[in-house]
Amino acid sequence: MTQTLEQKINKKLEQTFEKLSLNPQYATVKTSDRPDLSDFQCNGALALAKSERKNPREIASQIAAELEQDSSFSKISVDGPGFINLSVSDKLLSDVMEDMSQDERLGCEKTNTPKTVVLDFGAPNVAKDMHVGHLRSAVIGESIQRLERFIGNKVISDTHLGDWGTPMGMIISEIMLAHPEWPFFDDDKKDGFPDSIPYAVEDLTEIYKAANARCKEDEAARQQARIITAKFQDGHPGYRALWQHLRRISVDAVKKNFDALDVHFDLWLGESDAHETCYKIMDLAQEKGASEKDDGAVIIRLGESNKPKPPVILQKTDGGFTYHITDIATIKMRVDDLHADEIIYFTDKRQALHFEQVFEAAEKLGLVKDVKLQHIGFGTVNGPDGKPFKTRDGGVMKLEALIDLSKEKVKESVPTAEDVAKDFGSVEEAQKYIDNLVDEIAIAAIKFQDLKNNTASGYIFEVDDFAKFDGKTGPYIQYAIARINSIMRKAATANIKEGSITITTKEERDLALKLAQLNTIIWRTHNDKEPSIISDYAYTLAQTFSTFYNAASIMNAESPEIVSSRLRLARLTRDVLKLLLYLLGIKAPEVMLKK
RNA sequence: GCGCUCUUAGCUCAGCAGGAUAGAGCAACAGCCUUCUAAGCUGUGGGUCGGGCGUUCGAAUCGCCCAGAGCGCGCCA
Repeated sequence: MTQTLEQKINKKLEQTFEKLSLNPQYATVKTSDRPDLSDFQCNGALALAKSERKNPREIASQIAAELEQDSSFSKISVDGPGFINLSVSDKLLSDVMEDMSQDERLGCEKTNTPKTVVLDFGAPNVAKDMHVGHLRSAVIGESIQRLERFIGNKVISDTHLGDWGTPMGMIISEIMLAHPEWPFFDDDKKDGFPDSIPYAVEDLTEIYKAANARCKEDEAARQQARIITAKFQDGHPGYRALWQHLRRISVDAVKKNFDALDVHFDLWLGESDAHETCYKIMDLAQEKGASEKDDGAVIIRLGESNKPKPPVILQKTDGGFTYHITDIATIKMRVDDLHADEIIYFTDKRQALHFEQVFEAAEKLGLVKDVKLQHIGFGTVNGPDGKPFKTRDGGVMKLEALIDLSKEKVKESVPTAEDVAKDFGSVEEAQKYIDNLVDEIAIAAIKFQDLKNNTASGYIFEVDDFAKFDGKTGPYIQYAIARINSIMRKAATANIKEGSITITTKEERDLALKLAQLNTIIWRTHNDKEPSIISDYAYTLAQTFSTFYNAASIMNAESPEIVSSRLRLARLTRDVLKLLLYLLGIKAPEVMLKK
């Protein structure tokens, strides 16, 4: 494994600190806040000054003097209260670039301690449309999935389908009202149920809405839904058979949505799959003396006695299981069957308390020894009023509608198949490429718009923003890649090869320094589970490249050596950008056709 | 009532394991296509970091108080 630039510098600093008998814990640099003064800065002297009871500038000067011996640094200075400013030599920088450009992982480290990580995201519900709110979970989860795999962890992703609670009973009940004659509702019938039902997913969402409205108004309907839910969960053959159809129809529709977003899961399990294990949890809780009966429900008390938390309700008064126990049972299954070392949930942060409760209960039941549980709560997608987004008519905007909207916008700036037919041999081929291109750009716009925001904070959903391609957007980065691809094709045609990197201009140097940050960025994203770190870096890297691209010609540089050097730098930039987009779950088109 | 989160440029957001001149994008304004894709580049203007107090050599960043906004709190998931 080759060392990254920052690691090399830190190593040198550590040695220097040790030589001066200073605590090497402070021997770290970061990218300089003052690029006009230096490439990197070390604030260690300031931190040390306190414990050593010395003047920070004195310590800094000592360190600086030691570092002067090293030809790797082109400039060393002590500034302000005791910052050590370091600039690296062009030689060191170009060496690091060479290493990166030759490494298939582009100089990124793999983990030394691979873990099995279960990711729980997406969480669509049976018979409910996917809306913009599902976007965040899916997009963030997919990004972390790709990142964790990239750094060498074993990842198992699971949608955790909402397919079990009272809503199921409500829908079954509603269908029964419409078609009481259907064999599913014959309590005595055990098998031989119809192979299909005449509903599409749109029908199911309508039925659910109707059921929801009915139960809201009518106590009798609510009661009926509860009874049916209980019978259904208890294994009523007809209800179960009908439910299987509902589930399948919904999953098919959901899969289409996720495929469109290039989001993929290893497992399509749901709340229903945890049902049997819930009984085990009930037994376990009793054995451990963790549960108790309260007002007819079975609960686990949480928190310190002086600072109690709301309890976890395992079983309701009517005997039904709650989503608390389903989640606890699911943890048990993930640990026992999947051997999870880590389970990470991506949901709306309004569920933060729920997960705190579930995690604490799992802990009490001894289910998670050496297992790390983490809830990544993200902010809601809000409308201009600051409240969770609704369309003008008060409904939620469907995910499909959003994607179509973005595609329509992309089409406006893409040429027609006829216009470019000659480049593709035929109109059909051209159309195929364009359709795919529109898709990739639209999805990039949507995903980047979401991923550029901090996970924890919500954001104001502006429909127009998802169809904008200027500035800090996904298409901007795709565009930078496409321009490099174009240069590569030209170079190949002219039979010009890339060659060793020499730094000759400020723009080359800035680009190289930016590229050198890759590994640090990847690991910070991993530690924080924060894809916006990658999206931000990808954007600034693309920006740095664009500046470089505009400042001097690559193909028409002063000498063949510089052409080769810049080609390599450009190719490396493209590879890094492609990797970054991949980690964000975004595709990079080879050519960006434009009107 | 208890608890959690947020408040930074006209708008949308970064920055927050304290550090040197608070950054982007959009919008506005002024430039740049006979030269590698202008979905681009260069430049200009724009901020008492919600308010106050404190800790510190140093606070947008840490602590306390206040104001405003959002969210969550035993049988919905």
